[in-house]
Amino acid sequence: MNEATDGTERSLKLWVVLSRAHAAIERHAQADVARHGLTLAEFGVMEALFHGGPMTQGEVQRKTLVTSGGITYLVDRLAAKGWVERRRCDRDRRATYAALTDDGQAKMREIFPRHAEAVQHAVSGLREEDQELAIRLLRSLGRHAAELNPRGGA
Amino acid sequence: MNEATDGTERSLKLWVVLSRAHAAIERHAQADVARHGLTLAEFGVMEALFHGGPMTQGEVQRKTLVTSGGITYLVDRLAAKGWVERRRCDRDRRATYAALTDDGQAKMREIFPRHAEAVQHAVSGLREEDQELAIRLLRSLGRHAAELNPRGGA
DNA sequence: CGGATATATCTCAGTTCTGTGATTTTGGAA
DNA sequence: TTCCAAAATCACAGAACTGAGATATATCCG
Repeated sequence: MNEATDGTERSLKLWVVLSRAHAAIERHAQADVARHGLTLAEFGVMEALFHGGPMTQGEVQRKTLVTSGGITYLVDRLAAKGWVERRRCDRDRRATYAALTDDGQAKMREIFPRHAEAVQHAVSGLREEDQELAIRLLRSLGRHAAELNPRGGA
Repeated sequence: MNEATDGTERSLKLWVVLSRAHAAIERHAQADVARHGLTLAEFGVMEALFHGGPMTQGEVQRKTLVTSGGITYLVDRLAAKGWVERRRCDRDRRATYAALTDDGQAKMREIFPRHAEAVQHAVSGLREEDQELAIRLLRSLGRHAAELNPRGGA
């Protein structure tokens, strides 16, 4: 077993444990938002607008990593539920703002704290310091992979 | 900003960077298997059979974290491509084995090394020691989250 | 101005699964 | 044996997007 093989195996192992950790935590997050009739992608849009205020759909797309067709679909669905609305953008008439309605704001104020608790519970397998460490490592890992990726940015 | 809030924010941050790192690396892995006309889920089934030998579809399901309906779909597709076949299971006649065909074996021997390289490249943002560290942290994180999860195991 | 190119969104067919429920078989209890 | 819960798979409907192309603006360059 030479060094290159070891490096390959370590890389594959890292990819596997990353996938499994992601899947396990995603199930918790998903189960939480499902109680309110939301998918994780829908919640992601709501959360972006909740914390970032009204923004163009393109900006929502960059924050949520969904395709343009997906944003149209998600905003349509959330608009049908009365939680998000489109507003025209006078500055650039190609663009459309998405914004939370009053109902959407109220809904997020209601469900966000519980969602945060669910996530906190899901990641409680690591102590505080290890969480900080994991954040630094994952940030590095993600940034580097995104830069290597033509679609990912940079 | 009290301690509980800090803990919540750290948890959410961890979930965000985990999601982004996962998505960024997944794109690399996906781009690689797509060159051979495979989805990541299909590749996951092939890989399980490549490294684990013939096994029941239920065992494949446990390894790949796909639903039972998904396994049927994936094995159907791979069988249509001639890379996987179903075999009857005499020990338990409710079950069906899935196994790589000779073509499937050859295909995996051809594409697996390159796939491993692609993953290695994607995770090269971390040095060896940090990869080892990340593996330990993510294993802990994933295991704990899976145990908390009614669907996840334990 | 006119044309070329880039950007923001939408449309829509198609892909990839998920989730529920039916079917078949097993193994144990009555 | 006969019944019954549990287990493995399959069938089917449909959810949740993706990706390519269409449309409407915007911007830049002669």
